[in-house]
Amino acid sequence: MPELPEVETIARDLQRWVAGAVIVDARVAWDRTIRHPQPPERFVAEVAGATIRRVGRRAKTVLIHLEDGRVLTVALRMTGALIVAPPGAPPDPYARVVFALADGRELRYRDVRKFGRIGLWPGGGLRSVGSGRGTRSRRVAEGSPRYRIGEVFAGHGPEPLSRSFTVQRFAERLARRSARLKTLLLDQAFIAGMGNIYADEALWRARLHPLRAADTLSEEEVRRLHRAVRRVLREGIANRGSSFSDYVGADGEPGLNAERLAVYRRTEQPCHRCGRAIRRIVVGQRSTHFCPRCQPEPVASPR
DNA sequence: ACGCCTACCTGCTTGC
DNA sequence: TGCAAGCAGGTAGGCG
Repeated sequence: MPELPEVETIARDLQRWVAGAVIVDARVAWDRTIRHPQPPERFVAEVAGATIRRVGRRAKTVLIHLEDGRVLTVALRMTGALIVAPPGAPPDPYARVVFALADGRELRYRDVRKFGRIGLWPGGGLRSVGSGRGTRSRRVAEGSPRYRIGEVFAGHGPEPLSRSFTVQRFAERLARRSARLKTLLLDQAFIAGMGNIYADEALWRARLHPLRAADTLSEEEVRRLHRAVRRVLREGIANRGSSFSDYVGADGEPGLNAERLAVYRRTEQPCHRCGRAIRRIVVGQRSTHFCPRCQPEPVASPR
């Protein structure tokens, strides 16, 4: 899906354009998009009349905080997008959920592949990341009869752009794991928000092979990876995200970061650092791109 | 813990 | 041209 930079871009756009807006009605075109509450008619009844207070992000999920404390969560998965459409805009055949706003605009949840999910939660115990700084959600006891918002993110790893994500903390987490770096960077319980694009980019920047075992990194290598992760994510945000086919910001426009990528989807093209042809392998069923010269093969073969 | 598989969906690209 | 296979930014659940 949209990874951290794309979700952050959408969240910032929405904060500017729909904070303060009133949702007067909603229409659900694909029932399974609504995760909670089911059935979708109940979701529509509960969201109608709500005012949007603020829009933020946690991991790869957009958080739409409502005035009464409840939170709409939008997990975009592979092809989800949130787009603000002006009054009278032509209908979108891929809009799975449409929120009608009081001023005539629509907030549309578009999702070609239908993997994304929208939830509505009682709230409490979760602070979203806001504009890039950020804090982790705190774990909240499960309240009956419904889950509380904090539960949704209880299993997530640290936000890589937060203050609390220090080299020391990263080093400790890496040292405890023997998995391959590529797999770990994609593991949301290990670190939140990385996806296939930025994982490959960060490993290239850090000059680390995707198959390196996490617990074999030197201090210097951990430092490089820490910096690389933060840098590729920050650059992604600055360029409004990487677009290939489906991703767009809330303005409906693609991001500019795809042009800047060093390895992702650049198989057989020259490495920007050394000129060697970029290679593509499959790791954990995911396409993985790297430079065979800049990112040397691990000495001991991983299991 | 770790790696691998399948499932969820649709559309686009590639190869015969 | 037509058709089938392969590929895609993500994640959950199951198995060994």
